[in-house]
Amino acid sequence: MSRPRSDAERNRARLLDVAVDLFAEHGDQVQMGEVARAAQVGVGTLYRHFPTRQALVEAVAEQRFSEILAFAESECLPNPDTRAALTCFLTHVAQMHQTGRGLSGAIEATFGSTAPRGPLAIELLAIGDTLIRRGHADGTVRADITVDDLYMLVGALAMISRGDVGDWRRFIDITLDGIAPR
Amino acid sequence: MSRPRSDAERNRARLLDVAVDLFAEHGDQVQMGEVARAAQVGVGTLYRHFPTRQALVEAVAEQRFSEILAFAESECLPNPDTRAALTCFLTHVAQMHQTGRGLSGAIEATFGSTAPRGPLAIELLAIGDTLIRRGHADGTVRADITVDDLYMLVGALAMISRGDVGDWRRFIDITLDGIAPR
DNA sequence: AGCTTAAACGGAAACGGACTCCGAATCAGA
DNA sequence: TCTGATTCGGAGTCCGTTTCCGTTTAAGCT
Repeated sequence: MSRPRSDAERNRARLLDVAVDLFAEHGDQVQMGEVARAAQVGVGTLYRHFPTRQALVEAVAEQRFSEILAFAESECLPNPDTRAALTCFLTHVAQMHQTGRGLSGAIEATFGSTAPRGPLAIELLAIGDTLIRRGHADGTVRADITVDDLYMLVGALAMISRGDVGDWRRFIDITLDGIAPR
Repeated sequence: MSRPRSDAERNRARLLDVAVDLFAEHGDQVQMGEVARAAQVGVGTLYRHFPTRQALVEAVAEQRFSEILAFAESECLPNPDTRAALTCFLTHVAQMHQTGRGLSGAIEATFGSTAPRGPLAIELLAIGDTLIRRGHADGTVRADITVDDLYMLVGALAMISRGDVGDWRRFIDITLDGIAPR
């Protein structure tokens, strides 16, 4: 268990960087070769760091989760109006999907799998939990609604905003009405 | 523009039949070769009838849409309680996705594309429209909700019930609350 | 600094699956 | 029954992912 070689670490970082950009721009139909070329690296190197296409996609998703997390913490949570905070959060998720389709496949992979959730996902859950609890307290959210419900809605929102299946702003409004007390 | 040869017609039907079953059982990762083999036909024949994988998937989806349609007309519409009718409809869609994952890719393809909607899809829209209107009339559905909203929810439901992203029954309840008047 | 070697690199080739092509087989009208 | 247009079949092409292995390089040791 020794430290990885420094060039390896740099290459990994550059690959991820480039992949995030490419996925954001061209959706997740980007080819492995392109990523390698853009990072000025052989395919072999790419595969050393991300043993499979899926792995790369997931790493990109992880990256973007962390962006969502940061945004939610700094921009949404502080808002004292819980409904507004939830809207802020969900809107950000949707926008992040509309630009940069690359995430969506991974969302599916992450939400759809029973795989052990990464630390980032756990933090995300924590934020959701905070929002839901606040909602319980101030009457924005019905008592029987849980974080799991929220993340089910997030998953749905992700799909919708990816595929132009209607207007996701309406989806947000409708579902927030749906979890509000009657 | 002459009638297709009878053997061609038979082959086409058998291919579609087999494809429906295979997709239902193994999800949409079934290979073209498998479908051809299962139908006792060469790949060439398969490609004659369905010029692309996507075309086959869509044809399968069309098939299943028609099942949904039939069920909705005979089992859901007659229910005088509009909310129950909507629940019936949405539940059926979800169940159809849970078993037989094959549909979901196609749902995405159909809902996500701006392609001209087939006649079946139009009929489905009509049913949705009927339900929404009834809801407007009897106070189950808020006045500003449209069929488009309903089908956005159907799309979302499809994704959710495919991927085990939470409990779709709750999703149905939440969204029906969301489109109800305050 | 030079030596050593485990680790990382690169990219040619293997692999896998969708799709094409065209000679062989088959249907249906005269 | 003959004929030729239509359909069939499946070997082959294409293209993207993944593997393999000889070459290169960072970094610890002397």
